[in-house]
Amino acid sequence: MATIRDVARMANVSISTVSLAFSAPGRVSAETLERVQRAAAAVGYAANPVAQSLASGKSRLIGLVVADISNPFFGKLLKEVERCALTAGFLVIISDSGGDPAQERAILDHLNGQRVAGIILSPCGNGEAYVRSFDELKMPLVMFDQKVAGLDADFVGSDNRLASAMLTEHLLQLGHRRIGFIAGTRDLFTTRERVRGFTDTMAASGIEVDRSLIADGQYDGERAYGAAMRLLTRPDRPSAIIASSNVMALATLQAIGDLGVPCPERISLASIDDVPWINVISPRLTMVVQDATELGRISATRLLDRIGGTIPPKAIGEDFVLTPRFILGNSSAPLRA
Amino acid sequence: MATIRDVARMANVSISTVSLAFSAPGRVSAETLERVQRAAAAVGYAANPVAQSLASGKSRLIGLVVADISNPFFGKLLKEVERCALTAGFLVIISDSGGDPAQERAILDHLNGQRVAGIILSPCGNGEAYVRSFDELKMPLVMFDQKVAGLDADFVGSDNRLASAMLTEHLLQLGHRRIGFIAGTRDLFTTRERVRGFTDTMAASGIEVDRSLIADGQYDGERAYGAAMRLLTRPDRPSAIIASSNVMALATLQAIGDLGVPCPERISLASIDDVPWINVISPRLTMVVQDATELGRISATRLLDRIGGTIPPKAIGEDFVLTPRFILGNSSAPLRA
DNA sequence: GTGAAAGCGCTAACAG
DNA sequence: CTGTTAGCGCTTTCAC
Repeated sequence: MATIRDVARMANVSISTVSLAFSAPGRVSAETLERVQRAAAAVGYAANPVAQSLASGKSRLIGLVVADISNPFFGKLLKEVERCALTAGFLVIISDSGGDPAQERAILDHLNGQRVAGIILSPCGNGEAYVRSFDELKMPLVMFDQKVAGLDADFVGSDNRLASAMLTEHLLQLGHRRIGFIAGTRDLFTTRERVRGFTDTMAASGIEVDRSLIADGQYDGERAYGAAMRLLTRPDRPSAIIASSNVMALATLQAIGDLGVPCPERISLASIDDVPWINVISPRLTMVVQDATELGRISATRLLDRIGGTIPPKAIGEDFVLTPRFILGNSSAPLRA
Repeated sequence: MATIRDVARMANVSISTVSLAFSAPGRVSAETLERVQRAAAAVGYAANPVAQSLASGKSRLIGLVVADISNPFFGKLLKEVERCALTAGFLVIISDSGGDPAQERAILDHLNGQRVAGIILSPCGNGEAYVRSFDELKMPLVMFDQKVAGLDADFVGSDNRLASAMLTEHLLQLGHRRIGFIAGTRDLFTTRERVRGFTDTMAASGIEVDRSLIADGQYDGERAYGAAMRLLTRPDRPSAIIASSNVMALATLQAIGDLGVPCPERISLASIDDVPWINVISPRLTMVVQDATELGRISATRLLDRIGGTIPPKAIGEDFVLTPRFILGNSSAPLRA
């Protein structure tokens, strides 16, 4: 592997000139630049990023930490982040925290050790100690999906409260009054917001929410299946259910199918977030979707701007909140007597 | 950030002793080891991987390159690879080649520059020049899914020919004779094998394959949709279709739905690979599935073994071929007159 | 068993 | 505009 020294020797300049020629072509005379480039090409020189990283304290690596890589929502986002990063000459280290703050911490430490230039994170923790643990991170941080109170960082996500509200409003207009809600992991930002959007909208319509109809699905397929089962087998079964994530919606749909409850005739279902194969799922889900690709694009460009210094490093974190889109399917129908 | 020097000073030893204490605890006296560890804890020392990497020429990073991260098949595999890697103290850099050899090359160069310890790759190229381009990679390489002729490296994948054969046999037994086949990207290993499994099985039953029934879906949803449409709207429409990937199967199912052809009554469909939530898709697909998690586990452990030296570095590449599993759904039914 | 010394390949003042 | 000089933090012989 050719080093900067080989190039310097070949071009009859010092190694610092070679370094400059690559990092700031403008600060080198045209002729020298030419010679250096020719020499570099001749010996097949490519800078060693590891050495650059050690000397400069910066790397061209960014970290992406999500709670579940195999969820297609994250998959789409990841793909876009990776695309943006690569375009800017960055590589992406991706990790799965499994929704466990301890695991997340371990990953963050690793990333920190690698001196990544920045991190995009879907945080899975909460509380004061959690927030404080971010103090030692010196690189730019962009949170997405989940927002952590008290943590000063950019946030990219969707209007979760609105998402729930749209679905609730839709079901109310269809005449439903007893609406079940399958909620995500307790204490998570998106969970709180989505539940809130639901209860607020109900309250605004003067309907008192039966708290026992808010079930705990923990953003997990199996849990959600159980929760849906319990909801569906109650004597006072709700006439409609809102599942507050794609995975939980599919689990609910499966429970509905397993019980043989006709949907939408006997039970209406509405979902937050979609899945790629929504078109071949029957009934077609009524849902509110986030644009995962766009979220990825915004997260990546924001982080890259922070890294590149386009944004003053100490600029306070900003929120980028996208409006989700309502899509009418045929899993929801007017309430029948 | 505490450095090795701080620890050395605090423990009253030289930095090389500190280095040794961590990399080869056995070569340091018990008492010294104790002191070093205590000092390290006191100053909060954590080795700088970048510096280690520069000095040793090795890193604790591995690369994973796939053709489409957002495909759930890769998602599951990725998740498992990441899990295995993290357990072994490695971080994984993941990239999406988009199935483009040029893009793949660029990524590989980047990875090479980062001195990753090893690479897991789903190769998307072919031919002599392609094979030669791997000569400059000095780190261990494990290929998965796609196999490249002439490239000496470990290979992890499924028996693709068998997968097709099982599906074909199944349809033949149901009485189907005119079977359409939606193939993947031309020249790819999996494509050739899957087509071959189909044609061989047909031939073995003495049925001549109508080559025009083998459509080109390029492992892509839109292409496959078009291909399926053409197949389905022919006057001499096949009575069954094998879609040779999950994405293409769903596209085909959608085409079937859009045309209103009753499945499985008028058209049988069988698929290679599954998708998550297959349970809520109707009709439930008859398919042959690969165990993506297991493929991930094997790929990761094999690579890690190569990196760790458990396997002689120059050991010739081995093949790890898993037998796929047949799952009967209700998208396939006996041929009707 | 432990330490001194020479790098790994590059960046970044600072002179000239 | 270009070269000199220090490192960045660690690994790795090679003596002692």
